Amino acid sequence: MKATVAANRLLATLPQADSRRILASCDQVELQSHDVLYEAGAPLRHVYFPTSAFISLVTPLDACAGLEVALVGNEGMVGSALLLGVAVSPLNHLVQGAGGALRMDTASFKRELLRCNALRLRLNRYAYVKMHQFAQTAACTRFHMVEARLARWLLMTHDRSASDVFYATHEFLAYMLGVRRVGITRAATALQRQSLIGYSRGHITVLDRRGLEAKSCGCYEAANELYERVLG
Amino acid sequence: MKATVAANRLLATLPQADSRRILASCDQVELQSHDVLYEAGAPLRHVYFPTSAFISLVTPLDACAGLEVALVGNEGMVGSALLLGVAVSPLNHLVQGAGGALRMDTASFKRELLRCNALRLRLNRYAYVKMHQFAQTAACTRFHMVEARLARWLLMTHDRSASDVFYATHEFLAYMLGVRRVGITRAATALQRQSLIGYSRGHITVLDRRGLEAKSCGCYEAANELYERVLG
DNA sequence: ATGCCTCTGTTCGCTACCGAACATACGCGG
DNA sequence: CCGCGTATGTTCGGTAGCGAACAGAGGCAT
Repeated sequence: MKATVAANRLLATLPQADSRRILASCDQVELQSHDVLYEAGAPLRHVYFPTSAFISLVTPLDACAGLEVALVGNEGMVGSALLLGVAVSPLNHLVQGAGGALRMDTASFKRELLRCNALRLRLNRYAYVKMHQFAQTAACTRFHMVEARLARWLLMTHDRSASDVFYATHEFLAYMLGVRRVGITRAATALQRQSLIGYSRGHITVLDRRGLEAKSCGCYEAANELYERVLG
Repeated sequence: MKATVAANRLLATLPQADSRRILASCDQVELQSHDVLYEAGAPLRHVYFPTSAFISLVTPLDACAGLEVALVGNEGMVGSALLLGVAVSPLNHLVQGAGGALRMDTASFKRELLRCNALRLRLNRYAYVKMHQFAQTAACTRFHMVEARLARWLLMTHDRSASDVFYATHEFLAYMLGVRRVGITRAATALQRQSLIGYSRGHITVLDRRGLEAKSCGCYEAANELYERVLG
């Protein structure tokens, strides 16, 4: 199966001449779960436009703890620091869901930014959305209960995942949400008891999206609305 | 006293021809404490380059709660959403410290962005810094104790304030940090007992910066370092 | 089948912070 | 200098989540 730019929502709406040229300067790559795309502080060599993969952005803290501040799938891109003129990101970029992505080297990316207004405008707007996702995440993390935040995470992942089943252990989820594993176990058990999800040994199945939406905090919907308003 | 562009660190380093022209298209305004520059969701009519004023960016949540995600003084600007092509900000912008700012209407701002590469590059980098301040704040808010976060807030405010004394009640600080007033009272009392600060009825005095730095979490230093690395 | 490793479930005591309520104390305007 | 409003200090019981430790339980390799 040959991916096209249409598989990434940021690229899908570009004028055809542009999108063809951009696609030509991209490599199509397969990302594996738990690949680290960028280590925080390391130089960015490529940008990625996920098509079916999705990637967690994790802000490091105190050498061991960390917190996921955004999840990027085919609605976004990874490496927007370059757009703002800095070739380093202070976030860890961790492949969450295996799948395809379009990869472009930084030189080509810079060239396209100069050449293609439509691309630049659209990516700027995406940077805006991501920026405010970060802010929203800060407040959500502060005020909302683990169960609601877990529901939100599951929904976000479900949106970016091809299927109703995906892989994530409690340990991993705990790291993403910045809580203990036990906290996740409790919350997940509660969601399972209500038949909203099923899981076994890391294989999570979304059984009832509506139910999850009801359990999730408003941040899920708010983030989607912001995206749609700005980029939809 | 006539303000010059040099009073704002983003504008200070521009080529002289540019800075003169930019200054000419700015109004010099005095901002009062507790002025609301933008309500979340309202259209942005101006951007502001604080010279001596400073401004809190507060992300709203659930209609009543909120959380400060950044503090902007003469090292920054307010209204960077426009830079990214969106004329609305989802954050509340609240004047924290009274003082001067250079105000530019959105049309002039857009014109200058197109005209002046140096400005655009510099503001892009500033947007990058702010973006990652948001991410950092998310993690800090999640993991660090109230006392450390209060120390950090005091240091950030001190940096942006002309004097060692500034005004903020416990109630207000509680809102900014997303905790109860009692939590602030406890933390502030502790800091005062150690002679790091003094205060009475909202008038906070920084007595021992070094001591505060020691009490504060690493996020204070990390944020400053990021700024210096990218814009210094 | 056996054994091992990973993932999940549960328990314990503990801490930081919550929500509410009430007590004091400073300082300004009359 | 009196009174009132606002700011600060303290207390109470309650809860979400922490750190650590341990007990089952599914799946994979031999």
